[in-house]
Amino acid sequence: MATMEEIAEKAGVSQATVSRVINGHSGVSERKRKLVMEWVRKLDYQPNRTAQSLKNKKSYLIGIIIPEISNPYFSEIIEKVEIEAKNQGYNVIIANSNGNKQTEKNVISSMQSRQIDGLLIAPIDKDSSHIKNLIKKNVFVVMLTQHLNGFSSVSVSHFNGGFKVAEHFNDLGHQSIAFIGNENDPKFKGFKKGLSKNGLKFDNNNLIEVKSWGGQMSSHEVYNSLNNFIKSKSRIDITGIFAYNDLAAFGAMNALVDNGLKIPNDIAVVGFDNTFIAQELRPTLTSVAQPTGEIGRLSVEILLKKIEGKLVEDKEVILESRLIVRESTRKLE
Amino acid sequence: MATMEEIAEKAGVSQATVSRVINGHSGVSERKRKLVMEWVRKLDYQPNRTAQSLKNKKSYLIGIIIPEISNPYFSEIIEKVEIEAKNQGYNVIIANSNGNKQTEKNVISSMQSRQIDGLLIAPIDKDSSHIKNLIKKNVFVVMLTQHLNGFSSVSVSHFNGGFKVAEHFNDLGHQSIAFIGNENDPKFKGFKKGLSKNGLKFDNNNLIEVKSWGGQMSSHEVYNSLNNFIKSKSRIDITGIFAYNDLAAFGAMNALVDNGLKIPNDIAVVGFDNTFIAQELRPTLTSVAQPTGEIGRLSVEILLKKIEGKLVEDKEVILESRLIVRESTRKLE
DNA sequence: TTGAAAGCGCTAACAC
DNA sequence: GTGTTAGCGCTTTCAA
Repeated sequence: MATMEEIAEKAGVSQATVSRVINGHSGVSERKRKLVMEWVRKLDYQPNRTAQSLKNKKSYLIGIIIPEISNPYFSEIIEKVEIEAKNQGYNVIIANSNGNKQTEKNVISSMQSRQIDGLLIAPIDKDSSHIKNLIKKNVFVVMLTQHLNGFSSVSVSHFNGGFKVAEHFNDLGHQSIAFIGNENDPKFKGFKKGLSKNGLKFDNNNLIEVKSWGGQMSSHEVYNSLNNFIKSKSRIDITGIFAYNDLAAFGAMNALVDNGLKIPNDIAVVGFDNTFIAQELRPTLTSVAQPTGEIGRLSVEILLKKIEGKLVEDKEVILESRLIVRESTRKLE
Repeated sequence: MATMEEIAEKAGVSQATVSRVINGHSGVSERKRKLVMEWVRKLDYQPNRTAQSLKNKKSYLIGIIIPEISNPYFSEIIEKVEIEAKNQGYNVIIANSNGNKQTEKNVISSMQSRQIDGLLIAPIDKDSSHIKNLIKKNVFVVMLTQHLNGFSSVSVSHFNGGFKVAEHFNDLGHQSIAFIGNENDPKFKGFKKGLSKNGLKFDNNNLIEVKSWGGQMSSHEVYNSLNNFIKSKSRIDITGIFAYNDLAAFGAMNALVDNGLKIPNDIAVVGFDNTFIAQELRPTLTSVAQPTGEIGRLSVEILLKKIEGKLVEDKEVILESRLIVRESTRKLE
């Protein structure tokens, strides 16, 4: 790759003049400017960003660290992050933490070594010491999906999402609804809150726990759990099911159908995340949408503002989820 | 961030000595080595990779450019690429080309400016001039999903995949099978070849074309196309359907069910890509699996070998797909 | 075993 | 307007 020095030599000017032309500084004669540009074209000159970074102490590079790139939820966010960053003249370095804290710690180090200007991270455990240390180190960070004091963050309230599901069920006249998922999931808490607001109480017998966390492979597990749940009952007394994500809802729907139950007539089903699966299922699935595009776009926007000194204080953005009503829920007759 | 200069000052040695210690070079007294290491720890020294890159003309950075990060097929590859690269001490810069040639050209430039050591690219159009130019520029490239002379590549033979589907249908006694997808798709060509090997000829009336290419949103389109196809027939004379990907198969299955056709009893269905959807559908979907993990791992392996001079010639790797047989296909009675 | 110094490609302050 | 120069943080050669 050509350097400014080479251009300078060819054009018979100093390297500083080449720099001035490249960077569009004023105070260069039209003649020399033309001459330099000509050689820039001829030699297909590309500025060396590494040298620029070193000199300017600014890399125009941001890092993003998430547990699992292949998770559709994250890959959608990454996609938007990259697009937004590119628009603002930044490149993005990506890394999987693989749900492993040591790996997470290592990639953080690695990115710092690369002189990234800022970091987007969906931490495995926001209380890890290597996460908290970032505050002291004065690294610009926007946290995804979680919040911790001392950081900016962009997240979606799962609690509110769960709350909305409860309201929806209530609007439709449902009173006895099962939850499939983890007891500590905020969306479950929001769901219970929503029920109680309407004078209902969640029956703990209707909590169908699944062990593994969110991964794509849990649909079968959900199938089995719900299957057992149904078989254990002499009589089905629930009229609705709220599943912790779309895939779980998918598994649940299969279990229901296999047990001769019609959706939504016998049992209504609601999912979470509103992945593309939701609109492809039969019946189509009512689900809570998380605005992944917004998460990606906003997190970059905030990060760049911090980097560029346009934002000093930390910002905690909590985006609203939206309930997308489809065929899998209907008014109770 | 601390620099070698600072460490040197604290430890009372020269900066060159610090460098020697950091890089584990011999010829430093044990006393100074200890002293330096102590300050390295105290100041939490991290080498500045930007400065190293500039000096060494080696960035330990590779780029990956694909059309759409959020496409599960690509995000799986990216995940494996990042993991493999990380294991070998490389970081990865990612970019969406968004199916836009100009964007692709820009991000290639941008990555070259960053002094990446090598590039992984799933090109929009391998015949674009900016792609071909990479050969002249002596950039190390491994092409994904396609091959072009002058480059190394890792891909999966869709032709063979289609061929296998034909064989499978043949084994099950099917003779009249529809294809949903694009006429020029290699998997369709392989499919026809497989049929003809068994003395069958594909009936062009059974080609159900869909315009848009592969995106996640095409399932409805497929639904409509197949629906029209079925409605236009007085009598269904096909016994099987081969869809260009799992999502298309999904749409097809919905259309079949809505038209009162049973899968696989009335019509068998085969998909492509073996995404997680395949095993979640009811009935579970027979599909052609592409080894995304292998693609990611191998492409990095080849790229790094080229970068490190361990491989001189270009390498074209064509991985085999595998037919995963599930419930959506059965022997014709 | 150690330090001084050159230089990677660039920006910018300073001189003329 | 233009060139010279210092210096970003590092590696490596050369001398001592």
